[in-house]
Amino acid sequence: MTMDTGAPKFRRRKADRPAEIVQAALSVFAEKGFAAAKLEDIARRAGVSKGAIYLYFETKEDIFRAVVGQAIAPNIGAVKAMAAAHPGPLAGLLRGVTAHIADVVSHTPLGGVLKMVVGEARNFPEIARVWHDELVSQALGAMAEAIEAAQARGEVKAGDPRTYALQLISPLLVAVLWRETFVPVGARPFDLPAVMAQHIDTLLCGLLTEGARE
Amino acid sequence: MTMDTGAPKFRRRKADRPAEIVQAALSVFAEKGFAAAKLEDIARRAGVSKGAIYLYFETKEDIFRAVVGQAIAPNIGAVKAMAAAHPGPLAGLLRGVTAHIADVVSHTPLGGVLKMVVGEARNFPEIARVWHDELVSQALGAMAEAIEAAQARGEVKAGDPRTYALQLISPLLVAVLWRETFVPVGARPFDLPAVMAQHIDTLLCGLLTEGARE
DNA sequence: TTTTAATAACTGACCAGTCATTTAGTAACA
DNA sequence: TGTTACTAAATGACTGGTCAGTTATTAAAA
Repeated sequence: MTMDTGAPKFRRRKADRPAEIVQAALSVFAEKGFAAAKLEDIARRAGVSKGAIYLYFETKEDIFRAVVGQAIAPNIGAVKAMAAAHPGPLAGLLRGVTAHIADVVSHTPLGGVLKMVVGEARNFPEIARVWHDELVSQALGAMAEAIEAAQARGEVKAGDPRTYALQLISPLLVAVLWRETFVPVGARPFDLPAVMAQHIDTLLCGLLTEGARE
Repeated sequence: MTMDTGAPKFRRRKADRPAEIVQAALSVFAEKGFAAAKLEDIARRAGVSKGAIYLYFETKEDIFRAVVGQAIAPNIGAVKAMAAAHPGPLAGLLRGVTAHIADVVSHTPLGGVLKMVVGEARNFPEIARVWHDELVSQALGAMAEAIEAAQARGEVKAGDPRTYALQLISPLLVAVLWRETFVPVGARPFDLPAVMAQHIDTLLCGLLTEGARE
């Protein structure tokens, strides 16, 4: 009955390691970018030696792919599903979708991953392609379709629906990049829910007062 | 009179070198990111040996700072000046400012630089700070002030003017990042002028048809 | 005892930055 | 005009450090 006073030097937890490593890698990649991220740092944050990483991943690129891929999976189809669930007036759908995205982006590291995808797109074109084909383009397309349907119902003005979808989500994305880029150096942050509430009001009803309409 | 048949191996052009190197560096940095960019590549694109770079710059970071700094200077104050030049109704100012930014972003590498600033902000906080303090925050502030003035005139609805400014420029930024990130892997591009024309119409007059207003 | 998760020391490639050498330009002189 | 002497721009082989990936070894589990 030797009391185990100190933490054991090793602990064998094969099943949990990959997820732990991916999570640690995410934080380091998001902070430094792919090239400047050191495997030693990732290992340290995962509470593991560098060698152990190579029991679960082939290369550094492999880890990067796992990080970016993991951030896609749970979001695929979410916007499509919401569009299907809101057949009624557009306003409800817009509020639902933006609230959902704002929530995801606030409570998960999706913002950091987005920054990585943008920053490393030229070095990893296949990652940019997967993100576009499976996530971004799908979500944008689903929104555009919903808007087009609303146009067919006579609810929404004429105009390019894909552009309307872009207008809708842009402030959200920029606010996230703002948070990642400028807030750490002292910029005033934006409050995501407040921004989106005002944005949707503006989109639906316009910026001008009744009197100032031409 | 010996005819000079081949290109000379060296050419001495001290005055032009720094600008040439900065331009070459911009294209390499924008493509690869700071860490993955090789000085050999920058040198090759500048038509110079690696050693020559060190006649004009101290370190790789120095070149990076020059690249990012160079992209700020000509834009400082532009938005402020436009705001001062448009005392009239807001619509004119919005069109002017967005057209100007769209033009700059289309015909200069500012988009690539923006991507770099976002991607390397954590590694070079002082660069992010300079960009924020001297360019981004100034421009946003100038727009917010103009909008606030319009609110005081009763021209614009109540609401946070800084958020309104964010709403205004976001689609522009996202469209640029879209171009840099997803268009190279096959995404449908956005037409900047068209996007901004529709965006301003939507902001001013709303997305909904008269009948669909609540 | 056998198996395998995990380590830590190690290796080899790569690359920022240096420096001895080469070449172009220039001016003084014949 | 051609020759020589000098300055400075430019080169490219080299170096030292860093880091992705490997391996010999150790310790926990079965």
